[in-house]
Amino acid sequence: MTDQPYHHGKLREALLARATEVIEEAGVEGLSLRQLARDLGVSHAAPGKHFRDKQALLDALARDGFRGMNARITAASEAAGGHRSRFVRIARAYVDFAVSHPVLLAVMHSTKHHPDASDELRSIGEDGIRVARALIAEAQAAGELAPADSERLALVCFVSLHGAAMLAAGNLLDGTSVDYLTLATTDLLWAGMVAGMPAPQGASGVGA
Amino acid sequence: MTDQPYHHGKLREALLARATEVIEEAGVEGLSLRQLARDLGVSHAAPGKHFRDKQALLDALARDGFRGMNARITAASEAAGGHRSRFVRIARAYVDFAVSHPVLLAVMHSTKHHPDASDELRSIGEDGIRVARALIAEAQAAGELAPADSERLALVCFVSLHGAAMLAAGNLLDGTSVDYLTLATTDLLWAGMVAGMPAPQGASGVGA
DNA sequence: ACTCTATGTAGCCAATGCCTACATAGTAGA
DNA sequence: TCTACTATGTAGGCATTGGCTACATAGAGT
Repeated sequence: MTDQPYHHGKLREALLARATEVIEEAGVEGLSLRQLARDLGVSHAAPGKHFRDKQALLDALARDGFRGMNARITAASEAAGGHRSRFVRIARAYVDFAVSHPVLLAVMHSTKHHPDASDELRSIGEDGIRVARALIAEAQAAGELAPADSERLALVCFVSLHGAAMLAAGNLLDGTSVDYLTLATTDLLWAGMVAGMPAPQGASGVGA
Repeated sequence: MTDQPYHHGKLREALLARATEVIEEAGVEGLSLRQLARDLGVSHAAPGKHFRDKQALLDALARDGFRGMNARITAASEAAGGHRSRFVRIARAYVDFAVSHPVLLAVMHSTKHHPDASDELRSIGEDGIRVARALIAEAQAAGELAPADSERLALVCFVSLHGAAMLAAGNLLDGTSVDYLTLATTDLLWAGMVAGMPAPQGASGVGA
C-alpha cells in the first residue's frame, strides 16, 4: 500500500459508497461515522467536512437512491410493449429495487418525510407516480382502460406497489415469491382499471 | 407525590408506556434507555432488569402494537354491514392506526423481519391478512365477488393497504387526505375483485 | 512568493448501551 | 421467627458514538 496522501481526494464519494454497503449489511443502526472513517483510513472528523452531521449523509444517500430508482423506473416505462406489459415492468423495476436495496429504500422514505428534507428530494420522490400517471392516461386514451381520474388511479397503483415493495424488502412474505406478489398485484390493479369503478352495492355513497 | 419506594412496582409497564410516547415524539432514534429511566425516576440500569437490551424493549413494544392493531382490525371486520363496507372499515382501521402511530408501526415491521423475532410476533403480524382472506372468501361465496384465489387476493389487498398506511403515516401525500386515499384504494381493489382477473397480457376486450 | 480556502487531523466532551458488583425488598420454608 | 433465595433497583465503570474546536496541510488564485 502506498502512503495515503494527506488529502483523500474523493472522500465524499467514498463515504457514500461505503455507507451504502454498510447500511445494507448492518442496517442504519449499524452505520457509524467514525467506523466509516476508519474503513476509509481517514480521521474520525474527516466525514464532518463533507456532511454536516449524520443526517446530512443519510439525506445524500437518499438523494442518490431516488435518482437510481427513478432512472430504472423511467427506463422500464420507456421500454417497448403494450401498456399493460409496461405497467408490469414498471412495477417490477420498483419492487426489484426495493428487494435489492431494502435499507436504502427505508432511508429514502424516512428522510423524505423528515421536516427539513429538501424540496428537490420530495420532488424526486414523486417522479414514480408521475410515470405511472402518464402510462395510465395513455392506456385510457387508447381505450384499453375505462375512463377515470388517472391521477387517482396512479396514486392507488403507486401506493399498492409501494406496499408490495416494502413487504418484499422486509422479507415479510413467507414462501411467497416476489414475482408472484408483483404479478398478483398488477393483475388485480389492472383488472380494476379495465373494469372501471361501477357504483357497487346499490348506492353506497362511499365515494368521497 | 410520595417518596418513590425502592421498588417501582410497575416499572415494566411504565417503561413501555413512556417509550410509546417518546418514539412518536422523537422517533426511534430519540429513544434512550437512560433518558427513559430518568423520566421515570429510576436508576439508569433499572430498565436492564426488565429488558435485556434496547432491542428487547422494541420487541415488546412491537408485540403490544400488533395486539392493539389486530384488535382494532378484528373489531372492524366484525361490525355489521355488507361485505364491501366491512372491507372499507378494515382498511380504515389499518390506515387510521398507521396514521395515529406511525413510528410504532415502523418499529413493528422492522422488528418483525428481525432475525430473532419470535414466532409469536410473526404470527400476530399475519392476523390482518387472515381477516382479509376470510372476508373475501365470504363475499365470493355470496356471489358478490368473482370466484378467484382468495388467498392471493387477500395478499394483494393487504399489501396495497399496507402501502397506503405507510405513505399516509409518512405524511408523503401532499394535500391528499387519508380518507380519500383509503377509499380510492378500496374502490380500485374491490372493482378488480368484482370483475375478476381477465387473462393476463392481452385479452383486454373486457369492460372499457 | 503570499494568502485564502478546502480538506484532513487530533483532542475534547457529554451521552449512550451494556457490563459487573452491590443494596434492598418481598417471599417461602425451616 | 429466623433465614435463605429471588426479584428488583442502585452505583459505577468502560468502550463507542456524534459533534465541537483548534490546528495542520495542500492546492488554487493573486
